[in-house]
Order: sequence, then structure tokens, then C-alpha cells
Amino acid sequence: MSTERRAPLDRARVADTALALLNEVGLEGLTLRAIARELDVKAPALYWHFKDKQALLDEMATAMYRRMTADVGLAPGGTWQERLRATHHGLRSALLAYRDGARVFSGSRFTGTDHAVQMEETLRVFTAAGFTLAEAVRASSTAYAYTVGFVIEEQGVRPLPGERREGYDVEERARLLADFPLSAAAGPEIFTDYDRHFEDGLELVIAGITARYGHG
Amino acid sequence: MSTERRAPLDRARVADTALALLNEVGLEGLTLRAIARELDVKAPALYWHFKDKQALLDEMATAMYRRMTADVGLAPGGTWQERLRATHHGLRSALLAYRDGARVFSGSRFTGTDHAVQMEETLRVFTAAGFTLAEAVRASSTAYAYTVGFVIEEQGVRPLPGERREGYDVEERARLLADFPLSAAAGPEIFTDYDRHFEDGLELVIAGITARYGHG
DNA sequence: AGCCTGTCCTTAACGACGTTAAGGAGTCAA
DNA sequence: TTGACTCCTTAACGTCGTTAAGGACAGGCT
Repeated sequence: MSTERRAPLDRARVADTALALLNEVGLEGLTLRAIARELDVKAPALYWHFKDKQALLDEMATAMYRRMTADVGLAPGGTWQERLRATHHGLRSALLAYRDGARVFSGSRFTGTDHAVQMEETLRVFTAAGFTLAEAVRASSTAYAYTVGFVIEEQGVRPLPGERREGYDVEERARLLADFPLSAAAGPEIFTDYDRHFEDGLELVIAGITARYGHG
Repeated sequence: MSTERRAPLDRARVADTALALLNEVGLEGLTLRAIARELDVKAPALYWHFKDKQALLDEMATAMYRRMTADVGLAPGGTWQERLRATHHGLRSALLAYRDGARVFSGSRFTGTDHAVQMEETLRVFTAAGFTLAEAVRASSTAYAYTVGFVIEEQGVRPLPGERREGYDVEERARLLADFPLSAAAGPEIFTDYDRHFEDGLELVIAGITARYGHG
């Protein structure tokens, strides 16, 4: 009989384990009992560390954001365009790294103030480039809404890179939409090559910021 | 004792009732038992009309979209800018009309092909203005992702127009972010006046489409 | 040594959920 | 009268988030 004792849990370890499990079972299968089992613990133990399941989801969202900032690197310099591209490509990658990542993320709120480091630097870069604070906020949160919306849509079709959800056969879609030729022809333009399409949309947003606020 | 017999249910009536209930109880309170009670029926009766709860949510999303097209009016003419503004203001209104509307909508798929009428006309307007089909799809789906992302964010703070979710006090937020002056000052710019901010972001997207694809 | 306090977890249970199985009541045609 | 079809009910299953109660272990105090 082993006398080793498991190290006590902490919020970060629970959130990391839950994120790993998320990829296997998806959001609907992410139950407190399953997470607890993964941690070699019983479900009510999680209530010592989180007041409810939503608090755990919040911690998971925060961990995803932390991971994004780590991957991007703080990179405090650069033009606002470079920073916008880097952060939002990084954000998309972080969301895509987990099944239902965008749904988890958008349904939760950050714990703590770590996220403000990134935000502050982004606003600094924008204002240093001549944007007013209002313009800076408008620019970055428009890009943010776009990215979150895009990945939610994307993961609805493609839960994880390489997989594809049922009921999204492009050919059957074209058959159903036979009466709507443009919509039918748009299928491949919508349901393939998400990487390039995300980039195109982000460039549209950046071009719009330049055109309207004119600090390009 | 009354001998009147309730008219049989149909998918549309169930979806409408469920949408009305959604505003009272929110997505987490929207149970099949509660919906059934509202319809004067027991929960398993719903399985005659829908194969599972997700199919009902799909019908609800379709009803929201139908409502949007009805409110906007098909309006088959206009410039692409006018059409983009009309459809996306309409879409936002339709999503805001229900508590958690954007989450329900973005988590579901349309039933049938009714939505293709709008889509076809949008693509027609764009291509008639000189856009390629690929550009037209990119333009409209970028705006779409933006709108959905925006309203999800918005309803996270403001479940229904006039209400405000707890934990979003702008002053407390400013206190927590005292070390991040720009982020702290950005609070009012983020958490108030959603109507105007949505419009500003949509105009950024439109300006970007004009700048990049140049059919303005 | 004994005890107390706080930490971190377990066992047991509650009410509610989505869903399925089985069948009953009504309508309509043969 | 019978049979088939439609639309719903009753009963139940397994699972979920969550709470209540308490046990095991550690460290510091007397």
C-alpha cells in the first residue's frame, strides 16, 4: 500500500485538466464528475476550489487567454496593424486548440486582472499611433468581436482541426440550395480554407480601421 | 367539464412558445418540461415533433432569422452598403429580442432553406455591384461574424435591453484596473452605448470592404 | 503529550434534467 | 368492426450540478 499522498489541487491544475478533457469529450461531456475522475478526486472536492461550475469555466477561459498571450509573446512594440494581427491570430489559435473553445471562452469572464496587461499595451500602441482612446477601443473590440464570432462559426462546422461535424456535406448543401445558385456556389467559399478566410476578414477590419480613423 | 380539445402542436408553435419562455427564464432555465408546461402538454410530447432538444433550438434559431427577415423587409434593391446595414442591424435586433438570443442562435443550425432567400439576394446585390462571388462571401460573412460576436459579448453584460448582469460595475472595474490606466479609462467606452458602438464597428467593416474590394 | 484550528477531501443524498419505452385515446378509411 | 395512423400520457432510467455532514491529516499552542 502506497503512503504517497496526492499533492493538493489548485485552481490552475483543475482548469488545465479540464481543458485537456474538453478536447476529448466536448463541452456537453465536460461534467464535474469526469473532471474530478481525471484528477483522482470526487466531484464535490471541486467545490473547495470553485464556487460553482461557471467559476471553473471562467478559470478555463482565463487559462486560454494566458496561453494566447504566452504564445504571441508580449512583444510590446510594433505597429498597431502588426499587433492586431498577432493578437487575433493568436486568439484564434488559442480558441481552436480546444473543442468548443470559442463557446467556452465567450460564455465566461476572466478571473483576475492578468488580461489587462495585453489590453493596456494594445491601447498604448493605438493611442501612440494617434488614435483617440475611443477609436482605439472601437478598433480593437471590433476585431475581437469578429474573431470570436468567426471561430464560433468555424467550430460549429469543424470542432477540431481536421475533424468535420456531420450534416455539413458541401455537395448535399448544394443540392438542397439548387433554387439559389449563388448561395449554392458559395458553399466551398464558406466551408473550406478557414485559415485564409479568417485572415481575409481580419484584413478587411484592419483596412476599415485605417480608412475610417486614418492612422495607417 | 369541457369537451374542447386543444389543437395539436406543430413545430412552429412549439418554437414560438419556447422563444417567449426564453425571455423569462433564460437559456439555462429553458427546459423541455417548462416548455411543455407552457403548451399544456407533458415533456415527452415534444419528442413527437422534434428528435431532440437541439432540433427544437434549431427551429428557434430559424424562427429568429425569419423574424429578422420579416422586420427588415425583403427590400430586394439598394446598394450593398444599404443592404449590409439593414440586414445586420436587423439581425442584431432579432438576437437582442431574446435573452441569450445570440448564444441560442450561434449554437444552432437553420432548418429548411428559407434563409437562403435572403442570402441569395445579398450575394446578388454584391455581385451586381462588381464583387466576385468570393469577395461577396468574404464581405458578408465577415460582417456576420462581427455581428454575432458583438451581440454575444453584449448579452453577456446586458441580457435584455435595460437589464445589466451582476459583476459589471464600471466603477469597481476601474478600481481593479488601477494599475492599467488606459484599460481602466476604456470601461465606459466598452460597457455603455452598445447601439452606437455596434454601428461604429459595422461601419469599420463596411469601410474595410470598400477599401479592399473597391466597389464603394 | 494532548488539543484546536484550518485545510482538503469523502460519502450520501436531493431535485431536476434529457430521453426512452410502452401504451392509450381519438380519427378516419376499408 | 377492424386496423392503421396521429398525438399524447405515464412511468421510469441514468446523469447532472450541488449541498450537507463529517473524516483525515497538518501545524501550532498549552
